Amino acid sequence: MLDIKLIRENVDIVRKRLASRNASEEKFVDEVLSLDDQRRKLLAEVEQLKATRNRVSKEIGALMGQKKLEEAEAKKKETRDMGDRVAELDKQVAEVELKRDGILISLPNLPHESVPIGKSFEDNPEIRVWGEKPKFDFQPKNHIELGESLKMLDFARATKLSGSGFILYTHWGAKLERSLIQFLLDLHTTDHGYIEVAPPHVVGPHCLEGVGQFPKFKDQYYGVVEGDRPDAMGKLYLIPTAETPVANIHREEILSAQQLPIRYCAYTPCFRGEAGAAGVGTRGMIRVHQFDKVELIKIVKPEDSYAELESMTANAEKVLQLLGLHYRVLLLCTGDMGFASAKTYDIEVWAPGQGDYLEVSSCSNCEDFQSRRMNMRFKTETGENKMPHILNGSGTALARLFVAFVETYQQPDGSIKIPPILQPYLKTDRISA
RNA sequence: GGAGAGGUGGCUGAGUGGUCUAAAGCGACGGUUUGCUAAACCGUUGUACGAUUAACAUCGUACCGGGGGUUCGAAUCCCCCCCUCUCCGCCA
Repeated sequence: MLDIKLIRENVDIVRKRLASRNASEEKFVDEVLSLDDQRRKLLAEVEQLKATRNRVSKEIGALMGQKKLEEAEAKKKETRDMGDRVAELDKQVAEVELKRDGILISLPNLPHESVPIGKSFEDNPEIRVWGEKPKFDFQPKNHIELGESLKMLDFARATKLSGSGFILYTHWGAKLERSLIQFLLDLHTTDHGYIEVAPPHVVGPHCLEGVGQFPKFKDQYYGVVEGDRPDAMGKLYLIPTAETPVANIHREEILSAQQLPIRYCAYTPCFRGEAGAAGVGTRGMIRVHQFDKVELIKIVKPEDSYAELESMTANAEKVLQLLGLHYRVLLLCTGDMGFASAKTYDIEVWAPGQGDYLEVSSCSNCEDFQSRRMNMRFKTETGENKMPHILNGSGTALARLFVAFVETYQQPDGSIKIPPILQPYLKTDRISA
């Protein structure tokens, strides 16, 4: 959520930056300002009225104490209809406030000034490339062929269980998935200094609103209903990412400056409705309704957040470097960024069987956009309450990492070679039929 | 799921319609004293919104789990919801 004071004081900048997002939200800025103006006028009026009422009520109390009942009655009459007027104005304030905040909460974050202006993914500059595309002296298979021939993935039976868009890992497939998860958690907790947390996989709507997934993208998420009770709809949702519960851990808290930075790392499954994406390129495990992910979350002081974004991105890249997978890093342009983000790097890993790069990580600095929605603050050394900056990054998404991994390490005989770094987890150097 | 008890400031805890719109204690911070520490004493000690102001600041309003109601006036009375604890039932 944007700071209403920022909008009041820098209308032109806000309007211009919103416009650069290619989402035409800037037209709501004037409406917000007009509602905000109304609210302040009403507030001034009702508060003055309340001040008078409080004063007279106190006088009545004093008179009652002195047993001057007639004088007290007279004063009561005087203020009797003041209550109605106060109630009326209170109602108006609440209505205007609701409208104002309804718009505010639907406005995306402002892009950071270092973010290039652009319309779509085609305008995202490539920041750096690591490694190179592996060469094969045979026709490389894709992960679907490999997964089925090595009995690591069973797409037909997954569909039988849950419909399209779900994965059934079997035998070495399940072990590889689990090994990758554990490798990632060990790396980030041991080498990169993150604290591991294991959050609920189901959260209330306030958590989705806190990170900016609600109210704009409601149809993307799975709701959970307890038993056969449609009336319970809207109370709980399956998490689309660990960011949702983990970023909300300290919501409505005032942290101390000494606690920052907080760096959390969490493995969870992620559930996504992917409404509107069905039917296009959905075969395999590149776009699915459920996938595993190890997520990184940071809560930091504002002055540190851009340095922390760089190190978080480096932490995610380290995963691919250690696994020996070729990747590139893109800086998302203004038109391609997520709702809550002020600056985002995407990391795309090369998948030989696809002949394409796959997004396995997205590292974003949301600045104070989320902390304001969550009312998360920290007390500075000078005793002032400020909103911390919140960052999130995949470290990394698993299903696509799995794809790139098996496609990169496939051998001419159809087996998969396991690089030394994963061997202690998988307890083998090769997966074969 | 059933029954009961609760939810008050950083913490403990008093407060069942008005007289400072939260007593007292603890903790924390500042000061006095002190060779240093401790003790003692004195003082300070929340959050948000708004108005005035160049600013320091001053004033106002709201907040006692959340929301609604009664009243001139609600932490206090009434209604709904949420959460915690104890016991019972069910259960991985």
